[in-house]
Amino acid sequence: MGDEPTLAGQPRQGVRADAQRSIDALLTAAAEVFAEDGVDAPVRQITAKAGVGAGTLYRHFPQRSDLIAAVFRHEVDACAAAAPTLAARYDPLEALTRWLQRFAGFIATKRGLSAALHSGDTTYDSLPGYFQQHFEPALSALLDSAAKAGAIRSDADPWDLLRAIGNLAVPAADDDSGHTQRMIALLVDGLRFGAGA
Amino acid sequence: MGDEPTLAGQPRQGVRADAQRSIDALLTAAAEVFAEDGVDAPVRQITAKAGVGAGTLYRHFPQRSDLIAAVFRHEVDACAAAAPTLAARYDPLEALTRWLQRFAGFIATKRGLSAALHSGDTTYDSLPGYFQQHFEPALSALLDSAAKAGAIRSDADPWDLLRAIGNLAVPAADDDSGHTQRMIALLVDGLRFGAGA
DNA sequence: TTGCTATCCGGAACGTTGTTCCGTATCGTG
DNA sequence: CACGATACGGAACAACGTTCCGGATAGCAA
Repeated sequence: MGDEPTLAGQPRQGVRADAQRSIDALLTAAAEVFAEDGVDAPVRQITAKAGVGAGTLYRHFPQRSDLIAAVFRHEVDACAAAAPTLAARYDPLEALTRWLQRFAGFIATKRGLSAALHSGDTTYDSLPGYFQQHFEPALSALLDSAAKAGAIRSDADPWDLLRAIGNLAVPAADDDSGHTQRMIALLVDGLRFGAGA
Repeated sequence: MGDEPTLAGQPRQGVRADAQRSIDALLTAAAEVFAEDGVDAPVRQITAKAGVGAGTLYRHFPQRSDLIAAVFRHEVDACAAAAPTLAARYDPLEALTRWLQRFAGFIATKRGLSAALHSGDTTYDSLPGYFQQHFEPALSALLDSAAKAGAIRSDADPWDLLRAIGNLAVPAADDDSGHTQRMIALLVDGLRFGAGA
């Protein structure tokens, strides 16, 4: 209470340099730990990897859910930002494929988050909207480019694709071994199939 | 290890009377606590309500998941067994409606179980099969009776209905207040609508 | 009924977790 | 360079799941 919410990403005015270092280290470490052991991983594991004390974590993220939400937004930003970068470097179809794989990698690090989202914690309320708001335009642009280039059909719905891959990438047991990537390739092939029509 | 799995329900040969009492008390208490606070509720809360020590719980249910699975099977049995009872007491349509409400009540007590099922704990592996194996025939019989009586259409798929109600009854926030019941009534009305055809 | 033994019970004790607290170290500024 | 505000680290606390064991009890045999 009284503590203004700590925003992830770009440094804020008035934040001391060492504080910003701690925040960055925590976000990086938390992202790695969440990817490895899910969002229920012990806090001490995060603080150890970040090389900070427990007090430092709770100073910047008063509740555990604040850290999770911050990491989530951080990664959503990074993933969405990859879309224009890929579009500039590769041809439209290649950029689309690579970004979908990138997106699948993002989803794969979200073990346990689905449950957290339905836990009723109001800190998470804004996350689904944030998710759609950033990813749908990113994918939409990639799809448009590929369609304009004649590489894929033009009636693909971005949000449909995001949900489909979201469901593909998250559920499986630990023996994935390329399954998700193959399924994405198949989806893209499906998009290419209708290119002529 | 070496401890044979403790079966819920009917007493086994060779179990001492006091042990059976403890098992019953634990299953009853756990069912209430799970319904109230979800499957993640503290173990001490269960032992306290059962009037039993912690050691007693772990003697009969070596892992937490064993207790959850036992309660689950226990309640599946009870819910499935209600079908023929209702069928004998009420007319086919009334029996069907009442059982679906009963089933929704069962689902409503399963907060957190969905997440547990996807946790990879092998103790839970048999539960989905157990679920379908007991509920599908129970509902199927009720549907057939109602269809034969001309009260509802005859092409309803039991498993479809179970899944639909399963999804209806579980997700909402805490402000349900009869929503599930209204939706079930609506579903039954839908079944009645096609009765003539 | 009485006594014996395998079994079971209760709750204290252990290790791990999330979270709080505070003495100390550091940053930014005059 | 010195000072106040801020942030740091890790010890300390509470709550959790789980283990352990001395004492109690049920079931059986005589």
